[in-house]
Amino acid sequence: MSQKHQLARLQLAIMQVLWDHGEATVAVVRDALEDDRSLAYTTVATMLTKMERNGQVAHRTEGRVHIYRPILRRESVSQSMVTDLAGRLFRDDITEMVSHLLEGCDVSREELARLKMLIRKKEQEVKDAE
Amino acid sequence: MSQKHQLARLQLAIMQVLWDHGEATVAVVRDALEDDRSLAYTTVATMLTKMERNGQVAHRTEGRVHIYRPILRRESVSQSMVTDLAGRLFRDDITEMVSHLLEGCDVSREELARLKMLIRKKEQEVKDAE
DNA sequence: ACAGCTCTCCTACCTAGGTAGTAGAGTCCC
DNA sequence: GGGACTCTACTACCTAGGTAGGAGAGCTGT
Repeated sequence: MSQKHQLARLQLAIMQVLWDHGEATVAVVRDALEDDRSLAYTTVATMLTKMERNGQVAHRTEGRVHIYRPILRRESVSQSMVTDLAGRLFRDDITEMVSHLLEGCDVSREELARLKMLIRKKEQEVKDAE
Repeated sequence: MSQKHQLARLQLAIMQVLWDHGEATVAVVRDALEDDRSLAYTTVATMLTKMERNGQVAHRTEGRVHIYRPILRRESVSQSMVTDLAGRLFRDDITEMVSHLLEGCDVSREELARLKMLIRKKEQEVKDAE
């Protein structure tokens, strides 16, 4: 099982930047975060240091600059955060979860079409598996 | 919009008990929690006090016992926690989210059937709305 | 009446996340 | 060479969640 990759808000936001960029300096991360939040340079730096201690990111040094890269994979984090929430909130009742998801955001026809496709694929997989 | 009902782990666990029971004393909550976690009586009591301060629960006093009830509605908490995560993790790409969900837990044929039904219903709603 | 149990109240404490200032080293440009 | 910048390192601080102990009030059974 996965189940240990729970990231806090800022941590996740930072990881998203790193995943998108592959690797990034503090400045780049800070800039990428710069929409809603406006954090001090040192705030981002501190957080990255803490995240390195947590084994979530790592860095190499180029000149006197630290270049950070993600250690956790996007897939496994997404995976474990989603299933964790599903478990805690809906006791793993997936339909419930999806239902709330569809209710919350307003979905387009295309979105629904893609979802249908996804489910069909999954059905095929289940059928094949036995 | 909802978007302010983010509950921490223990808080959510406690809310689940209250939602299930309608209302409950500290002892009842503690017992209901008693599967994995084994918390001290006072731990649960303290948490409930804090949650009352947060406006998540309220209590009435019967004799010398506090009987707590949920203030937040299950629906809105589910709603906002799911959509919040969807936003932060998948930038509101619902298909992505569902995909990870299906990947993480293993789903049954029935589950998939229910999901299909759900989506069909949603499609109808979208169609009707215009 | 008193031991024992159950409750609330108050207090304390630890941890992680989040936020940021200050110091000091290195770089760059004129 | 000196001011302006940019970076890391170190330190500090606040908050919320989580965890629990001790005090003291109120029942309860013998």
